Amino acid sequence: MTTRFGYIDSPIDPIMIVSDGVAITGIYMDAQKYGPARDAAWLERDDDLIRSAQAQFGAYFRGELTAFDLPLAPEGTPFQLKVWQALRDIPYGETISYGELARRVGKPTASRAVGAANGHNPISIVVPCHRVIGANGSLTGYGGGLDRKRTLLALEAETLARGGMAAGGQRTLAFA
Amino acid sequence: MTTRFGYIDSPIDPIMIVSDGVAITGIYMDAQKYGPARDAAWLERDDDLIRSAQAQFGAYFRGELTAFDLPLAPEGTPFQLKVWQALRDIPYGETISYGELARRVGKPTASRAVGAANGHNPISIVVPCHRVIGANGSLTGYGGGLDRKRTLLALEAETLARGGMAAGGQRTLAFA
DNA sequence: GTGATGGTGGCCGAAAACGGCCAGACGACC
DNA sequence: GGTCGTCTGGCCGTTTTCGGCCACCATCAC
Repeated sequence: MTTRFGYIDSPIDPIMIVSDGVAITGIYMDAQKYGPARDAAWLERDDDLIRSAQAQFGAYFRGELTAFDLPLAPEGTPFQLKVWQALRDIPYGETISYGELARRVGKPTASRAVGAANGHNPISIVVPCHRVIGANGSLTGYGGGLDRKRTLLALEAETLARGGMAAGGQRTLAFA
Repeated sequence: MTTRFGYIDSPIDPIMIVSDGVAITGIYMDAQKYGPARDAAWLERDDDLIRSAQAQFGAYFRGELTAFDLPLAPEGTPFQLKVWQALRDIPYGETISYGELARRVGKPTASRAVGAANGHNPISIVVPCHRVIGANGSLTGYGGGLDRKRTLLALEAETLARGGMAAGGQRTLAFA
């Protein structure tokens, strides 16, 4: 089972998609912290999965898609996997705090550890680590840089607004 | 249950004995690495246990005692406790290597970890961490200083020799 | 040859350092 | 009185660092 990868054009610079043929194992932005440990054996080649991801990302950035449908297979510690799973339950356009996320994984006092796990999320955007912010409303950090975090949140907020607030969740933040 | 302590006169400078009233929890030599974390609540006062230890140590240093009989209650991680237990099975006057000790606790490749645990032994002499030496015969280290390690081993060797080799174990080292 | 020496890489548990945090306390300031 | 900042202490999983080692190989002197 060889590893393959391709790129996505996007408003926030090219994004790399990595697939093991069965599921997406990584999605990395340019110059991302904790980026991929690229192996010489990886092939830059298309793949049904990669093509599907490219199409969905196109729609996402046009504001026409609010929920990805892709098989994912991130690798991490049990704790990290639990955190990343919890991330996937945050609805499009909503934000929660690190502390709230900690509560959702059953470790109410582990907000810092949750922050670290969040930062190591290997599947950007699809696993929406950008929807987690500080308890006081500040963005606090993002592997791909705060600018991109702000951009993504603005895109989601605007899409919701344009679509008539279809999702109806409270929006907890005004993006400056 | 208050903690008490007293001192032993010895050829290797005063030694501190700590008791919790039920068992010995520590025996420390002067200026020992990882020495006791002394608490202000400790009382410098006699104790049946402490008096008994003092008497046994007197006999030990005179070469009249080869096996201590004292209740012990060291505190440590599960791994450390296992190592310290294994130490107590090394007969008077014999020496083994760190690697051999590692094998005896069921972790044949953990010789370094065993060395560390050995070094943190809180009950000097009674738990005979001084009987563990390098695989090549060098003494390698001792919390109380190599000189004292050498002294203790020499004492035990000489006692055995004087007593007609009663214990009969092979002596693996000549002390320079 | 043979033995002594020295560097290297790998071993393993414990302790320390390191974050994409957060609640509470305190001043400074309108 | 609010209400921002900043600071402090405590939180917790992961990563890194650190030894009381040891087998292996290379080198060097005899």
